[in-house]
Amino acid sequence: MFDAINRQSKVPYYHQLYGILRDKIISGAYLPGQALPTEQKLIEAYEISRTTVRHALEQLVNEGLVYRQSGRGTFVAHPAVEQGIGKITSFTEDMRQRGFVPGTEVLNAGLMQAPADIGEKLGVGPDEELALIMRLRLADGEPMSVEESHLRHGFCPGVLVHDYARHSLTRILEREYGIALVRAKQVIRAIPASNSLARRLNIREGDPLLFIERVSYAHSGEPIEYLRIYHRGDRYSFLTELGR
Amino acid sequence: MFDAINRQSKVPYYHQLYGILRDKIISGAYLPGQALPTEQKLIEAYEISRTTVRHALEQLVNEGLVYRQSGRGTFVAHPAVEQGIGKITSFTEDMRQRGFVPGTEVLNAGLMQAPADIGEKLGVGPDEELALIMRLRLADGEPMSVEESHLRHGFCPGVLVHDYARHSLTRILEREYGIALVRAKQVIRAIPASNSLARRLNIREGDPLLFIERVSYAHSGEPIEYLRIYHRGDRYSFLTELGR
DNA sequence: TAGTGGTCTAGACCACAAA
DNA sequence: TTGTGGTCTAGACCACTAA
Repeated sequence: MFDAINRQSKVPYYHQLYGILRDKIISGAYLPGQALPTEQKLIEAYEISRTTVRHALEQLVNEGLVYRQSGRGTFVAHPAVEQGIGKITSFTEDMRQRGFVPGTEVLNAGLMQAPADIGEKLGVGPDEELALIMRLRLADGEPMSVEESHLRHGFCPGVLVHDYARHSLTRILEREYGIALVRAKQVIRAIPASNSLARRLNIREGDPLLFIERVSYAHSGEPIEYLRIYHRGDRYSFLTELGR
Repeated sequence: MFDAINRQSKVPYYHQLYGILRDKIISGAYLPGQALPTEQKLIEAYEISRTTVRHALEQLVNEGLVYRQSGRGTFVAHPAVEQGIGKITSFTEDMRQRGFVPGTEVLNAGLMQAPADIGEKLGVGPDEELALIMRLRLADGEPMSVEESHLRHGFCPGVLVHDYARHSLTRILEREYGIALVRAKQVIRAIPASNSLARRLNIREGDPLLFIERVSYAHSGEPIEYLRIYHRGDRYSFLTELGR
């Protein structure tokens, strides 16, 4: 049986149990609406304490895989919400998941002083130096979106030397500068394509664009990147989850 | 001092401590980047156990208000992400938060058999009966969006008798049927306005719309509502957060 | 080395749901 | 009445950080 806690592993017991239960739910061993074993049963079956069992179950609740009812039990949630929605995803990953072959062209790259409006969104003064990277994103060779990334250069001096047609900006920030963008806030709008965007995206002026403004934050909550994405409305859609 | 745990209250200790710390962070008593008291200090100050302290801190971490570093301490996150984004909000609340006076006209209401496409999104058979409610939403008296709500009638028989120009659908589902829509998944697109939508929204045909398709789920994960919202692109924007 | 958060245990009392 | 999950305690050992 792999179905036991590995006491030698460095993986915490609660996380092991979480994985075991999650796999059983995903594989269909526990069906939606069905009750999971009670805490007491799990304690006995896996020979771990109640606290540890509850820690594992709590993670499952947070992910929406199960729900608990006081006095009744723990039940498998109906497969409502897919995994991985609402997570920060790179364009490349995103396109692959949608079954497209991703491509990138760098349109522009350089340093600039933060304009007032962007400075405000990043919560920085107008004197701060920003690195601007403009990219055209392709899916199956056809234009999908234009991205304008504004990075606080003080956090990643020299970012511009890399080749962003080939390498992921997110990965470079992590590997070269130890900056993980773990949270982001974004505003989504529908706007008409300007003449210049229409030409770049191979659509007509006035066609609908899905326009996303995103501010991304490091672990500490410090804003690092201000991103503008102009997606072709006829090709792109955005998935989200809501809660509570 | 209100700054202590009320042992008489029915509110759990960990939730009381959570509230105390959250208020101090929001009020600025603890500043971004600053360390919170250590677990040991909190244990002594509030005379509660470490488990309870950790439970409170965990909630703060989940909300992104603080972050913890093993061996270093617990720190106030920079005020990156506002509260309340990504929560399910009624149109009325949403508009009030944006400073508009909300209004509603019912365009249509009736029962129907689920068409194949909607049945698929709700994960139900084509025979299932749906209640359709079409509403025009106004902000400051000017059209903002058209909403088409499809409810599984078996879960809320007789929903259509209520006056949805005056009352919130969400509230009626909760109060009359005990159904809370706690999760939702949505797809957001930018599309051109059709002739009929353009007339209803008082815009021109082809103008960009922010089109949202939302499936909402009850606590158990069962899908209850399929919603289509056509927002005027020039008036509406959608906020989201991303994580990890 | 001292202090921090991360994990884990054993045990207790409670409110709630179902039979 | 019995069993469930929700809360709380006291104590332990560990890995990591910083001085």
